[in-house]
Amino acid sequence: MNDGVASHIRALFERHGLRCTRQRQVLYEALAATKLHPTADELFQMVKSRDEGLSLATVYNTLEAFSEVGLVRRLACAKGTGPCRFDADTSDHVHLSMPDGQIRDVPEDLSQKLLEAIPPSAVEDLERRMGVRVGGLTVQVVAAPEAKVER
Amino acid sequence: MNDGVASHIRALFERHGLRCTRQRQVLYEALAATKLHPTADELFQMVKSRDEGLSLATVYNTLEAFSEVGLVRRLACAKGTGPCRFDADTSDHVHLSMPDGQIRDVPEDLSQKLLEAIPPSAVEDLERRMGVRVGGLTVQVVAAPEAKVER
DNA sequence: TTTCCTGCAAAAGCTTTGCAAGTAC
DNA sequence: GTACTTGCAAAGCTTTTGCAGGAAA
Repeated sequence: MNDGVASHIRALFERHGLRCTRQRQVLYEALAATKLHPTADELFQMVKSRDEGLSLATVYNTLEAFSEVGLVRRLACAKGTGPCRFDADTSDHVHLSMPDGQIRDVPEDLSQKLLEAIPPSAVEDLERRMGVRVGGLTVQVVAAPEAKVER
Repeated sequence: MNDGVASHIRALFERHGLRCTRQRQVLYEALAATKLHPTADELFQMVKSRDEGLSLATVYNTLEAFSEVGLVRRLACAKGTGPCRFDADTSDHVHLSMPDGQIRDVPEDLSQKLLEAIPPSAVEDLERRMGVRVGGLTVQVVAAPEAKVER
């Protein structure tokens, strides 16, 4: 029983070597549909009305499985402490971290402007000199905690 | 009793409105002396031989106090989960996150090359359009988890 | 002397894990 | 049928907190 399903999700999972379970579908759909970069628990709250009996542990396990195959991205919150957040948009884009721990997407054009500015030569230098392969580059803008009055 | 102390630390604390206690001195010195970006617990292990009776809770409280006044920086590890790390170097510089959770500094010249590439106009745009004041911009390079063989 | 800091222990918050039952393939 | 997933509960790890005693200013 798993047939009335948006078949692109099934295909997506298959392509990543993931079995297609009801819980995974619901969770992936919910995560892909929101721009809120929810925490595991927030996502759990969002879907538990739609899937009685779903367990928070499954949410964690599922998000871990998704992250492992690159289907979603784990976002560290800038504060360093607190729960981590998840994003089904795995394309390169810049995040804005709010003082309260929320994360927002920076608009596409600005995001691109920031990412394109990174000189590839510097990244190559870095790989050579530090003896690593660069898997990704994260640019995170941190909003100032002060009230947003003009100073 | 707090007089045989490197007076620059005392002055540093005073300038930031922090009382100068033995524990804070020891912790700040240890953090400033290492390039390892330790977690709270690692720092605790590093100093507890030098300060019997020091409590891990105090390490946390102290690092929190330091962070609040900008004396140290909290680093989120790129994995999203796991303990956070601390850095007494608050100047703008780029970090390299290793797959095992460690964090290394990117050499000064490369770091600068990356940071200088960020167009200030994009940041200003972002402030205007998202209605926030940008408190900081974090560039984090994530090393690929694969073995560092040449491909 | 007033206020803040420390240590301890306990609690809280986030995430992972063991296991038996269930499901996908 | 086999291997993987789920739900539950329990454990694990990281961080915070309450409080009484102690130290800094």
